[in-house]
Amino acid sequence: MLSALSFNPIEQTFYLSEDVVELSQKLLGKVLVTQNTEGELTAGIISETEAYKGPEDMASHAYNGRRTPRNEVMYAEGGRAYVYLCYGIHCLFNVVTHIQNSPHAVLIRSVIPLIGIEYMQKRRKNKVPISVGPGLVCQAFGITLEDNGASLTENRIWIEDHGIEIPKSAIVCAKRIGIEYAKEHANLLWRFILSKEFNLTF
DNA sequence: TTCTCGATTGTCT
DNA sequence: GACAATCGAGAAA
Repeated sequence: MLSALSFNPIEQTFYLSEDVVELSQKLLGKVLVTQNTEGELTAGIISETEAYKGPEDMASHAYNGRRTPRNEVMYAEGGRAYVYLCYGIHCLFNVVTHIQNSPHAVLIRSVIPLIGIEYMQKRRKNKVPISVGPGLVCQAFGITLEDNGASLTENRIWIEDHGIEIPKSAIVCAKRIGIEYAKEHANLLWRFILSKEFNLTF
């Protein structure tokens, strides 16, 4: 399906949507691609996302308008990478969305590897799974804190649309992970997962 | 300046 | 199922 991958990122306007919950679902089936300085190309289908809706979402780093050096990039115009360190160990990769000063973001939790699997395995030291879990996605794709703020329309980290249609019936909604502190917002079904059945069609 | 704890993962039992 | 690893952001003082 992706035998000939060219640099063809989704245009930035895609990320300017005001509805981060809807955009989180639209990102399912899209293809995440990274390329490091050695020219190692890795790509895979986004299969799990979480929506974080800016100031009104207690689970978001930007809740109640909080603005710090760490989350500054969330306030940028949509179409950038927000990468931060969690638990002192793992990098987590988010897609910044909506317009400037509206700090919405989509956490990429899981990716189905397609291209450059040997590089992913090398970076993961041959451990499995390769890219199920937000910290592992960053390991497999070589995303680090240095990539925080990177534009998703440049040739380091980008997302492509390969016309994979995801029917609503193939999207499983669930509670977001690890945000019990967010009280009532922890119960929002803002995690979106490609159903197992659909995965098998790749 | 100090303290707490996290949008997680891997290992051990 | 339990828990250690690990470090910086954010809050409190």
